[in-house]
Amino acid sequence: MSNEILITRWLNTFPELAELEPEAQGELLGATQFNRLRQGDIAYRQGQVCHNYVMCIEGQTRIFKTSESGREIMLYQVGPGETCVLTTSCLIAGNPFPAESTAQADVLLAALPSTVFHRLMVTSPKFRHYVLGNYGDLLSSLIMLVDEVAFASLDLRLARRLLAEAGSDGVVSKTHQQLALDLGSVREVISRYLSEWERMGWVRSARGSIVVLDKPALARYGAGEEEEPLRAGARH
Amino acid sequence: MSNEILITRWLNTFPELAELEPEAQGELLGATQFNRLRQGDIAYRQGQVCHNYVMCIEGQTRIFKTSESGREIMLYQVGPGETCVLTTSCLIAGNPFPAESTAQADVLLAALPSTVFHRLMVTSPKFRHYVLGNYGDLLSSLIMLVDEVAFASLDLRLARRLLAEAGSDGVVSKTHQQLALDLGSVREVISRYLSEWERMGWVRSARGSIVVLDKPALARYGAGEEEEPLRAGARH
DNA sequence: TTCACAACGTGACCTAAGTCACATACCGCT
DNA sequence: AGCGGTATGTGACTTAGGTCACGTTGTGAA
Repeated sequence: MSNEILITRWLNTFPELAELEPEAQGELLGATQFNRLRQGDIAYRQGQVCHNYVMCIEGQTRIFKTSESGREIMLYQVGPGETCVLTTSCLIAGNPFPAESTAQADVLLAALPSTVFHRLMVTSPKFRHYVLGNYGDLLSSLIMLVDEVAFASLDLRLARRLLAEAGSDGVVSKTHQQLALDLGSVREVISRYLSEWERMGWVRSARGSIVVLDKPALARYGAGEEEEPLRAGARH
Repeated sequence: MSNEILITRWLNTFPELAELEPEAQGELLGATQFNRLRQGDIAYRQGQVCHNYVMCIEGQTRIFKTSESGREIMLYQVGPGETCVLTTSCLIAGNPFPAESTAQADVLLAALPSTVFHRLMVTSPKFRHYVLGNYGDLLSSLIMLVDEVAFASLDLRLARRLLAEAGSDGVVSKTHQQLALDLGSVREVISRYLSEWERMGWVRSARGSIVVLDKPALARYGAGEEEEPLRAGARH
């Protein structure tokens, strides 16, 4: 793909960057490199040093932590028009990357080298404002995550996750195993809840994907245990 | 206390701010207000809007989330020489404060109004650098927290927390209830582990405080379950 | 001193969710 | 059609840790 087309797509995906001060914009355009990742590629390993400010134009990456026992928990995802904020934080503070990142689908990204990033942070108020704005959002979402993991039961979290991943057609293209890894749990437990909900008519699961049939019911359930599904050995 | 003395103490606690560009420093000094909180006072409520950049000169505040059932989990603490980074993030992004903050001890703080904060962020590279330097640490610590809550068992987390809170004399001035709230658990469970460890000679608990007697043992335990304590009904 | 109250100790019990060990079922190849 | 690999279904079991319901003890104010 020609460079002009890439630049156009990039700036369309990041309209804020098209609004920068002219000199800042020039510097940004001159220094940014485009890059591709294949599905499954590792974008960053735990402990790696970050050298670029990374903007995702297309595809999606998944940032997660792994436990010694091989379980994982997803911290957040980066989709088109989003930046990998954790990378930013590492750039600013000079820390190594404290998690791991992989491509969930083929990814097209724009990468701005560290030196230019730092110069723009100094010279361009708009660039700075954009970067810091993203930063706050990640903080909030991590705090929400802590809250969820500490206090919400797995079934509620699963219900919410299904709704978050479902397209307008209700399809969630993930295996039970992948959902388990996102939530920091194990496959069997996820399968249990899903088959329970399948019996209730809320979802239907196929091989490699789940279809959400009754979003409102699932949402009510995910919001606060309103309608008790009849468990295997439930009373009354 | 006279204003000069306050200013001196403040700048001693935040040496980086004493090194600002002269005009920036003047603006900072002119706009900063000092404030006190008593132990137990609420510094920020969930959802509140932040109007100040807050620097802690003395005392300590505790930032935490509360669940509907009244359990809590501590996100981080702010001590002398530290700033409340979450506040900063809210200032920059204009978000409401996504958690709650209380004073764990009487607090003396310096507060810089939002307008001046934003102006200094633009005009003073040194100030900006200082603010952003603090920024990265909070993200890393939140990610560590997610990791812990998702994967570490409560006994390990408690062991680590005791070591983190213990002074050089090994004293942790918290009640079982407070430790439970920090960790997102309940008092009975904390008491169980503590009395177990007291039987092992690792700690001694008094009313309102715990003394860590054997830091190395507790550290080994907290690091990874090396020496199994003999549980009530444990085999062999 | 006594009384209220906060902190702690403790046993009995319950439940979410992880572990183990399978049995299927489906999908793409040859 | 048959086969290996991946995805799913399911039961039996275990366990960390939360809940309940107490009893005990220290402590500071009246």
